[in-house]
Amino acid sequence: MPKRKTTAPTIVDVAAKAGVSRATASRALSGYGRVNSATVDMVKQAAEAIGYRPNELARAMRAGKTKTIGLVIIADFTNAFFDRATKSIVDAASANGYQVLITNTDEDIAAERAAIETLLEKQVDGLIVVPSSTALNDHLDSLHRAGTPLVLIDRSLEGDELTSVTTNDFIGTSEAVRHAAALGHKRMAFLIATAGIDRFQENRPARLISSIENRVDGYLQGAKDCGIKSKAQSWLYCLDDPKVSEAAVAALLDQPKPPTIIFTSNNDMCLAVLKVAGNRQLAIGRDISLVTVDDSQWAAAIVPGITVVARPVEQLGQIAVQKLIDEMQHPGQPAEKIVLPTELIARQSIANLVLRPELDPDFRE
Amino acid sequence: MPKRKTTAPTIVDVAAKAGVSRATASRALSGYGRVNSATVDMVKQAAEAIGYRPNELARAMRAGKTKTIGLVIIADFTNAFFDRATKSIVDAASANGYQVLITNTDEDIAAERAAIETLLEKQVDGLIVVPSSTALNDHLDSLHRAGTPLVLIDRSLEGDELTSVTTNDFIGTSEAVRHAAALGHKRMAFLIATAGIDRFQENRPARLISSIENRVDGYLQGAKDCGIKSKAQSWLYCLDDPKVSEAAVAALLDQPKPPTIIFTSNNDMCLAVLKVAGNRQLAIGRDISLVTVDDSQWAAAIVPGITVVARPVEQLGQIAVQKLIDEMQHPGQPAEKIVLPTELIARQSIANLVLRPELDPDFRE
DNA sequence: GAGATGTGCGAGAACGTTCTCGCAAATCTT
DNA sequence: AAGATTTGCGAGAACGTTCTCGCACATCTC
Repeated sequence: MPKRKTTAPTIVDVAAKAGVSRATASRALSGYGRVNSATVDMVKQAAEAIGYRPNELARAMRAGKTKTIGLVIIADFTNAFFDRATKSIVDAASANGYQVLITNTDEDIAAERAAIETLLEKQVDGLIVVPSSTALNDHLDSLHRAGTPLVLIDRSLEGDELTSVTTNDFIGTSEAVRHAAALGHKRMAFLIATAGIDRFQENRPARLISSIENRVDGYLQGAKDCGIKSKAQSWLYCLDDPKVSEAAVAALLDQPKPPTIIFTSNNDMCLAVLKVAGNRQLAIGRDISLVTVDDSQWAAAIVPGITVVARPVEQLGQIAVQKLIDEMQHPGQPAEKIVLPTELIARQSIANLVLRPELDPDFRE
Repeated sequence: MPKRKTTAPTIVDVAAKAGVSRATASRALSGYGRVNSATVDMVKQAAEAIGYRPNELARAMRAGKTKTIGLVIIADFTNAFFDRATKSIVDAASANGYQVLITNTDEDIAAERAAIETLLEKQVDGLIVVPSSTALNDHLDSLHRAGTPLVLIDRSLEGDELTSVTTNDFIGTSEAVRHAAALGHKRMAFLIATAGIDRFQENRPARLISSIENRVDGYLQGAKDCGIKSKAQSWLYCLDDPKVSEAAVAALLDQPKPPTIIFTSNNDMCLAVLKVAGNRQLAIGRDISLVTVDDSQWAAAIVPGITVVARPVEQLGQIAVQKLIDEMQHPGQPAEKIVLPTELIARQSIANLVLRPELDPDFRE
């Protein structure tokens, strides 16, 4: 009876089978150093015969590289950032021979710190992070100082020397405002998804994450460019929660002079508008107009199609991986803040008040 | 000038700093064996002082466990399976002290094999797999025979002894058909997303993945239960591609006796119906009715809300992780085929032809 | 045909942990 | 107070690789 090995075959088993030393077997399989080509064939056959699978752990231990990158991300579905970014990062990494260890922080800074710590213990070669907070980023800074390859995505951090890949949401939203103004809209509202506040409020929170900040500033700039009077603008910072955001939409619509168009900072807020408008029998693109940041397949398919500021999320993920690999292979690259352009995709969710002035309640006055 | 260490501190650095041996430092930090409590404090302080971070690679090497699970999944966004499943798996794993290595196969069997091979080389403790194909699963079988903990999700495989977690799509779709019949629908069509076919076709492909097979069979069973004449049913197996699926929807609507309701097997197909209906100025829930498998936030928010067969994807992910951890910690568990119930969520996308018979073109005849 | 060069391969160390074993000192027994 | 037990700790092996070094033998050179 042949002895049954319970553990997986190692390179010593291959070496024994082929009748060579550990070192020669390694050379034959990994293709370095000097080996007789006949020996190479023998060893490869032996490896095949016993079902040898190299242990990447041991290899990584020796090499000091795991060929693994860590992804620290916020798993929100509705905005299709998580899934699109994750897929593009996984695919781009895989194409370069890297695997991805993924962790979710749910926008919690303590979870983010813990996740990074765990990933570093697992010896990832580099990190791609969606930072949860604008403040409290000493952990990211010290990571960078320690020389850990690191790329931020979606959000950048102020005044530091970290590489980031983001989208130009400032230009995106200001374009959207100009587009709406060109269609005759004069009273506008902005509904802004905001983490870490109670329900919804008009006051600008002390700290906004960079992407949201850019969207707000872009909106204000656009309104200013178009000469929208400040009394004709309203905005609401709102917790990213279905019930709260629906209440916020209701509050916007219940103003004495309600807006003719609502801008939303993400798809969660957009869906809240759709829902409340539906409940009130208000038709999108006629009774109330709507534009949001982030494209999606449903925004294109429904009637009316939703006009959106589209962000190149796949491209963002690919560039992040490429920059990270650059830094891992040639440490000491200068920090870069890469900003990708957005695209305004006009559909039918914004009423044309120039062609159809009767849709504007002010028209009767 | 103090010598600058360029590499990360290891446990020998801690030991040196604390003036003890490697073994004692390890015991103090990991809390096993006999150590003086005063020594423990000293060692912990030393570790803290030099910023020691344990190398999980070395630990895993020694222990033979990486505390990592591999996820082999198909990254499709629209159906919100990828993101919901991934998040729930990552979170459940994390709660149990496991990290997740993720790979995307894009429904390609060769990519699936390669991904599994890579994950095994990285010494994952177990695998969660969405199998790409019903046939050609020798690699999964041999994995199982080799004792690798393995759980299948979303799709099961026929006649084997692999643990799987799926949803009861047969009951889900048959319920949906009965619901539609109760609302007076007699002419129905089913649009079925199918991998590996050319464009769209009526003939049932030789091999369907289990989830799709269950949906088709559930549809047929429901129609039979309600006495829907087979001449009043139509179905189309369709490649999961926007243009092709829109053409398929057009083909269904252009039949001499078009259906009053279209069932779609996933959200991609559902969006195709929305789009074509929009182009043709057909109002959903009045001119054409619609029901799909898989709920989503937009399906609930738009007007009319889309009636759906909702699947408990988060629960599915959690159970898969739990089963996998069971098997990893106590090998030799019997294989289980867990089937979770679906839920029919009625909204407004199905016209009530009983109350409003004038909406049925047949009414005039 | 003797030194110079080249080829193929094995021995052993190293990566950073954990854990078994054994030894000395301290504490407990009666 | 002398043996028995407990306590604390260090030496060294092991996990599975890769890689440096050196040795023996074959081939070249003039």
